[in-house]
Amino acid sequence: MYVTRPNEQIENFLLPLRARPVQQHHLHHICAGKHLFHEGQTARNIYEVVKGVLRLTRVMADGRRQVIAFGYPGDVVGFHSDDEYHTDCDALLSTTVIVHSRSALESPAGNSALHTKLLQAALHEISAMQDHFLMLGRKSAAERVASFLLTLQERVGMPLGQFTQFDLPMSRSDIADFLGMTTETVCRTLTRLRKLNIIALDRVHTVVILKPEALIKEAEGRD
Amino acid sequence: MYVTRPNEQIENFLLPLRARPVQQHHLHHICAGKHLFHEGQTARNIYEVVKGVLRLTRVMADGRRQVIAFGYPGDVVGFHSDDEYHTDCDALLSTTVIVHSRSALESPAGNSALHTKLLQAALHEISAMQDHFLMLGRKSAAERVASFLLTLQERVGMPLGQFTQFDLPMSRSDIADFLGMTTETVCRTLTRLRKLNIIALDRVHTVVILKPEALIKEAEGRD
DNA sequence: CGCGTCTTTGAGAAACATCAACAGCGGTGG
DNA sequence: CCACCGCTGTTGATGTTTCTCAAAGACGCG
Repeated sequence: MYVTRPNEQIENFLLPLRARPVQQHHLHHICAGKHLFHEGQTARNIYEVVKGVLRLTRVMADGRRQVIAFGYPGDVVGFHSDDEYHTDCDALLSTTVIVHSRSALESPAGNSALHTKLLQAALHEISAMQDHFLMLGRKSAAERVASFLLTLQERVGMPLGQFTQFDLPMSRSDIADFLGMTTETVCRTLTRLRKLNIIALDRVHTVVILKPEALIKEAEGRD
Repeated sequence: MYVTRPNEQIENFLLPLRARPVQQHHLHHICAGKHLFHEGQTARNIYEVVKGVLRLTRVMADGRRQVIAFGYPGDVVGFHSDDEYHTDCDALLSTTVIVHSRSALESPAGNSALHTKLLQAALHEISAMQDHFLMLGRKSAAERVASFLLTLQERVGMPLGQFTQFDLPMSRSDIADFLGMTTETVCRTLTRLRKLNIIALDRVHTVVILKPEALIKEAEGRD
């Protein structure tokens, strides 16, 4: 958190085990449930998730909510075209981010490699959002939930015996608002997948994928 | 194309009729119905629409289609994070685009102003897509159609007496695939707006907005 | 003028939302 | 340690929106 190091030479001498002096990053920590930024707030930075999970949301005047994305480690959040953030961003878990000044994206001066990396992140974001358009516009409830689980499996799945397991740090209504449906439909769909022995649920927030191929079939709407 | 001008004074003298020496562009023309690029095709360029309208689409294995966006003059299309385009792109009307090498976005070397402009276009694209998420995930059919008409009015509306008029260069099924609904529902919704005297339709593809405030109410779901 | 394509309208079906009640779980205080 | 409380999640019954299927009408093009 914004520690300035008066003399890197000395620090490197004092910490010889750190083979290569890593670039100085502004790290920031967000406790679970706390906000990183709000919609409409003046945007000064973009953030790279290192640990934890962020939730990006947008709400309509009447309270309807859309979860734009979940920010997992490696994701960059906070892109903005004018001077304001366009979403709320809060932490589902205790989360650490690298703080990049918006100028790091806007201009390569200072750090060309970082500029390129952030630009690539933005372009990747565009293509991920295009995928999500198909999800929201054209897929059935069952396909959406199955696709969602497959994405998480790919992203954060851990081996558990012959199966894959991962946590759902978000609530059912977060999932619903991400997939454009209701919590009840998310539940029913998960229950159905559980009864088909395609997945198992452990204490509500842990998923075990039992039959990946069957889940892929569900995601593609094949029967 | 990165033309260096050895002496602007002289060029202005030699070409007195061209008030301000415009930057040299690669222009490309696409006839209505023709493709600019296909999904999966190797991506070498990004394109800035000058005239006409492009359609960006993505299709699922079983044929379900999502229109990702319509590219109007000023829009930039063809952003890609790896080496392939992620959508199909074809022209609804005879269309002219400026061809920018992907390196113009990826590196500021050669033309820093262009680099910045393309980057801003990418960032603007992200925020526009976030809006569309709310549309696809949370809005009713009536709200989607009304929002769509309002966006076009803003973008390409022409005064017609005290009203505003514009063309719909796309088919009803293009609109449906953009808004995540069926052509029939698009039709019924337009008919309803027409019967409420909120809009008028002239020969199917021309819209006149009669009551903008009422259309805004429709778009926000107020009654 | 005829033909094909796109649009519109209607009737019925399906998917999903809504409303309501209950269950599970964790936390707190007695 | 247990009982209670509140929140989240689950399940069921019903309602509504939208989709699907079908047919007729409009428009453009040759």
